[in-house]
Amino acid sequence: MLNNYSSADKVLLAVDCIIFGFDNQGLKILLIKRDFEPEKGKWSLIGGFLKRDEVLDNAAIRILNTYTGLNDIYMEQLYAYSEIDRDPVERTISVSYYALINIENHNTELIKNYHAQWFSITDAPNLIFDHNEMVEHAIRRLRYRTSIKPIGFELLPEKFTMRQLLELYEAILSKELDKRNFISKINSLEILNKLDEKDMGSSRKGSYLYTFNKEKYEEKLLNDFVLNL
Amino acid sequence: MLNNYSSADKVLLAVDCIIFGFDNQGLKILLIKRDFEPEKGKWSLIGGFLKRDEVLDNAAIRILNTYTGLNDIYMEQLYAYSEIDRDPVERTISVSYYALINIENHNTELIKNYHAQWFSITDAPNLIFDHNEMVEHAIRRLRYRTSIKPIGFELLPEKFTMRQLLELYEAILSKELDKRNFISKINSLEILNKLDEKDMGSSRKGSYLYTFNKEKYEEKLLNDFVLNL
DNA sequence: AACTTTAAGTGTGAAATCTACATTAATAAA
DNA sequence: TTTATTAATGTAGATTTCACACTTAAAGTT
Repeated sequence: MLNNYSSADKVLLAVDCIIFGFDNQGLKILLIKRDFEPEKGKWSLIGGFLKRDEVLDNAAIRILNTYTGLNDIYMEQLYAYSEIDRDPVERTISVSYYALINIENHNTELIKNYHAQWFSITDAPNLIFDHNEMVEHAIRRLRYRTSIKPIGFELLPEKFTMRQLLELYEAILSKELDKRNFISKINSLEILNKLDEKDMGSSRKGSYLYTFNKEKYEEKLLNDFVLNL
Repeated sequence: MLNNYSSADKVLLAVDCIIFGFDNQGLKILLIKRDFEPEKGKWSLIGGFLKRDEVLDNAAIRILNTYTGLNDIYMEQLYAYSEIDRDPVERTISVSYYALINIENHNTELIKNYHAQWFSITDAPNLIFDHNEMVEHAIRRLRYRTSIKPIGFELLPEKFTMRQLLELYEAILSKELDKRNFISKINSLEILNKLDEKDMGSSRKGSYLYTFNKEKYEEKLLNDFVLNL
């Protein structure tokens, strides 16, 4: 009954984080090799337990910070997983979050200490519990998000080229995009600043660098835009 | 730490259901007048606690069934709410689900016994805790869902007219739709069966009745369709 | 200095989709 | 038979999407 605040059925609440990063090899996720039982030695998402005096969002932020040293990161709650035996030790419900980080920024010392490692989403190892399902779910959500928010920018460095942006979207959507159409669609959003600076790393000619214009982006969001790539 | 399966931080896990129904007055939600503390006498979503040996989806199904007598209903998990004091009695995390039901089908005896009542979404009373937020969230999700799945059919009787379908979508999206464009878009999906039967209730001429063609719909879903209304 | 190489940057026309819009048709009631 | 009511139906113009290829800039090579 509803009015029965019985403690008989209290459960442990975990938070698991799907941490996406992007570099010139493609879209990646950060995984950890567990050094404790159960499933010691197997790969897993990074996660932890919700504390009594903590909100889920903050648990996710804390966990991300513990393993990467990062703060102020885009995170979004995904789904609550509750299969009875999903964790063999004890009944645990897990709420998943996904994060998008600039892969260059994280604290490499930290992730080494925790035996964490980046894997391409196309050849990540098998994960413990229901973590594979969580990752698939997160990729679907990420794909959808790209069409209503330009969240891709979270995954790129401060200054980036059109090519990098294109390749990021190709990695997220796992399909090829037409370069010219992509650029004109992005430009029509008017949320980028074109810098005078060029990145000379990738070609003789050099390609212009862009930054993301947060103010214009916020304006756009009010008229809920859609980006069809 | 991750490897610490401590029971110190176990919490109560609630499930709250946003139950949508539709009739010729528009889109409605089912609310209950609480007859227990806290917040006795105030309006609330229907809900309950997750049991130790129960999956969240089943808890939602059980709760829906308790209050409406219905089974086999479309339900979808929405979000986990975890503000520290969202429930003043005890730390409780709530996972919300929304359900779409045919308003004619539910057990009216049951909802009377529970002091439950249908309210138009446009003039529902203020709700306890964070339930208002849950409802808003559910409406946003429902709007989005209509664009990628024709879930509106769950809210209509077995046989329905084009006008009913149109008005349902107008209620969900809370905007007027052009009748001719709507009908041709729906027809282009090819997921309806036009019956020979007419509904003579609403006009002299009578309007054809339709049923939803599940098989064709399943086919369509494979090529992930989008419906822009 | 000329030539080669590499990726960057740029525009158009055809096809598909979306939008706005008004008249005729069927039937019951008077 | 006339009237009243809602159902049913099509089109043309505007907009958006899509497919597609050549020129440009600059560094490297001879």
